[in-house]
Amino acid sequence: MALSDSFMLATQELAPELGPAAAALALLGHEPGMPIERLRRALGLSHSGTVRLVDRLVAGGVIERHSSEQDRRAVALHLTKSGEEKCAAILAVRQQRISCALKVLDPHELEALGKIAEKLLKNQVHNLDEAYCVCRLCDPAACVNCPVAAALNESETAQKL
Amino acid sequence: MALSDSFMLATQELAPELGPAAAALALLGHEPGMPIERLRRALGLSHSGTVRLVDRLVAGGVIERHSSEQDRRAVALHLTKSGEEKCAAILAVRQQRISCALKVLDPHELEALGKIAEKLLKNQVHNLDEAYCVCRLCDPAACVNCPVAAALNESETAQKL
DNA sequence: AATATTATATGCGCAATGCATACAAATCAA
DNA sequence: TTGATTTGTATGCATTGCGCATATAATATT
Repeated sequence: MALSDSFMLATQELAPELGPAAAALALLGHEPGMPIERLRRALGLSHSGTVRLVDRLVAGGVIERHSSEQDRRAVALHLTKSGEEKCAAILAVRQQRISCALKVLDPHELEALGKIAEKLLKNQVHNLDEAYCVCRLCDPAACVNCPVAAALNESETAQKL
Repeated sequence: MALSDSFMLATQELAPELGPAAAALALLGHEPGMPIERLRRALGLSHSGTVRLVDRLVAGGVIERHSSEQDRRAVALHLTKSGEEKCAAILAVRQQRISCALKVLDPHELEALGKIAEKLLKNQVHNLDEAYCVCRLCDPAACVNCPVAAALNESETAQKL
């Protein structure tokens, strides 16, 4: 138990968040056209905070505000070319840090950790907001058989949302 | 691998940091008399940022600046009565969240996770600063056979810090 | 004794957040 | 349809927390 505590902290240390910007880019790379409100819930910010974050990212030339097709008050956020490059770089660094940390594990341990992680995740995700929250910095290319998506499908079939 | 990514994120979500204040209290609870500079390195803040944090915590009545015995320029930070209560509450909430997240694991998996965590941690800690960094929110009472301390002892005997 | 390093403190500006408010579009009620 | 409620976005305002540069005192080094 105490060891797991420390492990969780260690994993936190491994992902040096420079604020929510990196997560926003990763999320938009994952799901282009996401509206501000969904981004807000995924990042856990206030509304104005999210709008200002989007302002900064637009000013920085990494994302664009498009008008949404389905909802004319909503904004459809998209990565620009430069934003996609940034996003790829963020995911690459992340991947590199993680594999560096995990390289001390032998294949058997890695397998065990994967199983355990899947179990923990499935138990943790109950709705769409929490799913996006967990997937904030996930690399959709690397995340085969995403357990979050699986957990969501289950709860969808079970209780219709 | 992809699952481990998600797992690390999930663990992050579990520990809702309200900024470095909680970690500061936990660290001071762990090692009373700690000077500002060590706190600074453990929290990864700038110096002024740490001083201001200490100011706020002092103003909030949870810690006190004492004068250090060994070094007359240094400050010895101590928790007040109220600070110790806060610290205990923080560690308790943390403990509760973690055990809640881990309760889906069977004893065998818990054991495996512990082993894996220990291995990862030992590999991650190379010096005293990193050790404090990892132990930021650890509960010293719960952390029996702290792998960080063990890793430090090893490197000390090996290369005399 | 003179210099360099270390620990702390503070003035200053900035960046990021939240609250309250406003407005437009969509949904719901009657 | 009309009117009321909810939802998505935007902005003015204040606050907060941070880092940089600088200053001072104590320790370490030479």
